[in-house]
Amino acid sequence: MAVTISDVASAAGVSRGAVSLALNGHAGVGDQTRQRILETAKALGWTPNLRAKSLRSAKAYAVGLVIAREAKLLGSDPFFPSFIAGVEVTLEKHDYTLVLTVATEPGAEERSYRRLADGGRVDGVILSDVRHDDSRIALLRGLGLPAVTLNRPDTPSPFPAVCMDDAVGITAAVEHLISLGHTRIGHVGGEQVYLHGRSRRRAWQSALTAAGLGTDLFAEADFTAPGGVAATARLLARKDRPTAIVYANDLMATAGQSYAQAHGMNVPGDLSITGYDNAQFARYLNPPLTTIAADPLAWGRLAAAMLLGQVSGTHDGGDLILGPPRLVVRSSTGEVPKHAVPAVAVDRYEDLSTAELSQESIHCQEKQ
Amino acid sequence: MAVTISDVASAAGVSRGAVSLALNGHAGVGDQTRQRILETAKALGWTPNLRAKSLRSAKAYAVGLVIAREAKLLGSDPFFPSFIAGVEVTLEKHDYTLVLTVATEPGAEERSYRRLADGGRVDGVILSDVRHDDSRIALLRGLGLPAVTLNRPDTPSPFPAVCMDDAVGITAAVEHLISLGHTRIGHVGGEQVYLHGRSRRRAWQSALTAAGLGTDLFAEADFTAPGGVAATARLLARKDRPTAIVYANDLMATAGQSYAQAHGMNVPGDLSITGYDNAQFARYLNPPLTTIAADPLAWGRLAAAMLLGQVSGTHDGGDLILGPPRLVVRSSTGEVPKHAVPAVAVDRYEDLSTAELSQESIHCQEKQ
DNA sequence: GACGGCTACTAAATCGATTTAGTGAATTCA
DNA sequence: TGAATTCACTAAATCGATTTAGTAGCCGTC
Repeated sequence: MAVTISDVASAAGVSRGAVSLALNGHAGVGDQTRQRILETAKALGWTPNLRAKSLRSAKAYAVGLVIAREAKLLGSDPFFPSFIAGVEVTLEKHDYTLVLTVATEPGAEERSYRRLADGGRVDGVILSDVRHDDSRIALLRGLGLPAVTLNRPDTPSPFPAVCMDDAVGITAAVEHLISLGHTRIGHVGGEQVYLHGRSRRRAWQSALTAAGLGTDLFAEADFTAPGGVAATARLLARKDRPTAIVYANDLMATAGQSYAQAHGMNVPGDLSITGYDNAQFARYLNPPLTTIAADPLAWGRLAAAMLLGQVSGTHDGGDLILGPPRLVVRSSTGEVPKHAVPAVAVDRYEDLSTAELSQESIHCQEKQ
Repeated sequence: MAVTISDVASAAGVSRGAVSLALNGHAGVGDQTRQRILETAKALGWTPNLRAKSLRSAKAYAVGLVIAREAKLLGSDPFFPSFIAGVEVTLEKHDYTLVLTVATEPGAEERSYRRLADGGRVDGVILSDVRHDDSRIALLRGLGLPAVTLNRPDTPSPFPAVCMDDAVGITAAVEHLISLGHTRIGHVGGEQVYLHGRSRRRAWQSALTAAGLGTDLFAEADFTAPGGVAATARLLARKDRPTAIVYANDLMATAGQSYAQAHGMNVPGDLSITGYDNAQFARYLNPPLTTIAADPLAWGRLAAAMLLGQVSGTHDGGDLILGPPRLVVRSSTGEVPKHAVPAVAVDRYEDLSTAELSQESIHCQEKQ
C-alpha cells in the first residue's frame, strides 16, 4: 500500500541499502546518486515506516505517562493538561509521541507500567505524583525502564528528577498571612502519602514555627472539593479555629471558601484563604482567590527533555531544579479580624458531600 | 536481552512456528506439545514484542487523539481528562494504548495527524471539537486513517460519529429560566466555528423562539474566562440587558458571575446564570452554579469502542447517540427580579482582564 | 500395498528499515 | 607495475513474530 524503501530503490535503480544510506545522510553513496535517491523518495512520497524502524532499532519513539486518578478527579486538576502540553512541545521536536495511560483502579497502575515496558511500547516514562516510599521506583528499575521523576523520591532512586520546590510558594503564602496579622493559620493538606502533600504541609509548619506560631491546625484531605469541605468544617468547628487557612490546592480552597460563606462567614473579613495551582477559575471566584502559581508547562517541557536525554544516554544524571512558584495575591486574603467570631457548628461529612451541598440547599449570603 | 519466541522454541525443543501456533491458540500443534510450549513460555517469562507484532501485522495497537488548544486553556477544561479516562477504559481491555498529541499552534494540528498516520503510529483517531466545514475530515480520508468523530460533522463524512445532544441540556436550562419568569435571556456562546458552540446557540435560540421571546441577546466568546467576562460586559451594558444568561460552559459562567457581582449585582437576585459541563468546582461557587451535566467518561468509552470496531472492520458504520445531558439546578438561578436594575457601564476589555477585576498583584519570592 | 487424507510439525518467507560483510573498479603509493 | 587502499555500491543478515509452503509419519481404505 504505502511506498517502502524497496519501491524507492527500484525506482532509483539502486539497492535498498543505498537508499537507506542516502536517506539517513550516511557516507557510502556518491553525491549524484544520493541526490537522485532523495528526489525519487520525495517524488514517490516516501515516509519511513516507524514500525519497521522501531523493530530494527529496538526503540519505540514514544514515552509513557501513567496517571493514577479516579476519573472524576481527573477533570478538576489543572496541572496535568498543562504539564502534558509541555511534554508534547519537547517530544514533537524529537519526533517522539506520548502514550498516555489512566489508571483508575489501584491494581491498574502497576499493570499499566508493565504493559508499557513488556511490549516495548515506550522507551521511558515520566513518574508523577511521587509517593512516600514509592513502590514504583523498584518496579521500574526491575522492568529496566528508564524514567524521570517529578521531584526527588524519599527512597533511593536511580532516576534523575525534575524538581519544583513548592515549599517556597507555601512559605510565601504563610508569610503573607502573618504579615496581615494572622496568628492562627490552618492548613488543609492533600493526602500525606504524596510527596507534594507532605512538602506543602512541612513548609506550612516550618513557616509557622519560624514565626513562633502553633502548628496544630492541620486537617488532611484528598485534593478534592468534598474533601476540602470536610476538612474545613473540622477546622472551623474548633474553639481555637483559624482566621486563615492555607489549602494545598485551588479546588479545596474553593470548596472551603464556599463552605465558610455558606455558614455566614465573610471571606476575607472573617477568614482568609489561599489556594495552590492558580487554576484559571481561581481569579474569577467571589472573592478572587489568592493562590500560588507554578509553571506546569515548563515542568513538562523539561521532564520530557530530561527523559529523552536519559533514553539516548546523553543525560548526565543530575537533578534539575525549576524556578520557584510565586504567590499571586488576590482578594481572598485580608487583615486578621479584630473581633472574635463564634465557632461554626460542625456538619457530618455525609451531609456535606451529598444532600447538604448537593443542590439548592446552600444559600449563600448575597453580599460579596 | 528480553526473551524472544526463539528462546522459547529452543527451550521447548520445537520450531519458532510451533511456538507461535501454540501461543495464539491456533490448530497445528498437539495437545501435550502445546502444553509444554505454554509452560516454557511462562517459565521463561516471555511476552510478545509489540514492535515485531506491529510490523508483521501492520497494526499499531494504538489510537490517537489530537487536542488543538492553547496550553493555557487546556488546564481549565473539565471535559478532556474525563473523556480520556473513558477512552482508556475501553482501550485497556483490548490491549490498545492512547497516543495523545497536543497541538498548540495552528499549523501543528495537521502536522500531528500526518505524523500519526504516516509513520503508522496509530490505527485510527478520535476527532474531537468538530468544526464547521472541518478540513480534517478530508485530511483524514486522504491519509486513509480510520476515525470516529464526536458529533456528526456538517460536511459529508465517511466516519461514524458518537453523538451527544447538548441541545437538550441548553433547552432545559432556557425552559427552567422561562419558568422562573425570565423573558430577557441572553447567551454567551463559545466560538461559533465549533459545532458544539453552534448547537448550543441554536438550542438557546429555538427554545426562546418557541416561547415567543427575543433572541438578540447573544454574545460570542471563546470558552475562556476572560472571554466570558468580556461577553458578559457587553450584554450587561445594553439598555435591554438580560435578567438571565445561559453560558456555553462553566468557566465562562464563573467569570461572568464574578463580573456581575464585582459590579454590584446580586446573583441570582439581579441576574440568573447557568453554565455547562458541571465542573467539580461549579458546585462550590458562591452561589453554586446551575449547570448542565453530560457524561464525558461514557462518551470516551463509546468513542473508543466504536473506533476499535471501525479499525477491525466489525463496526456497521451507524452513528451512536448518547443519553442526553441533564440540568443540575443550584442557586445561581432564581426568580426574575421584580424591580428594574440600571444598566452597568461597560468597561474596556483591557481593564477587565487585568487590574480592574481582581486588583491582583504578584509577589515574587526574593530568596531562593 | 499403493494411494489419499490427515496430523504434527519444520523450514523459509514475510513485514520494512538498517547494518554488516563483501565485491568490483578506480586510485594511490612504493 | 604490482600491491594496497579507497570508493561506491550490492547482497544478505538482522530485529521478533506470523504465516505459508512443504514434509515426514501415520492411519485407513479399496
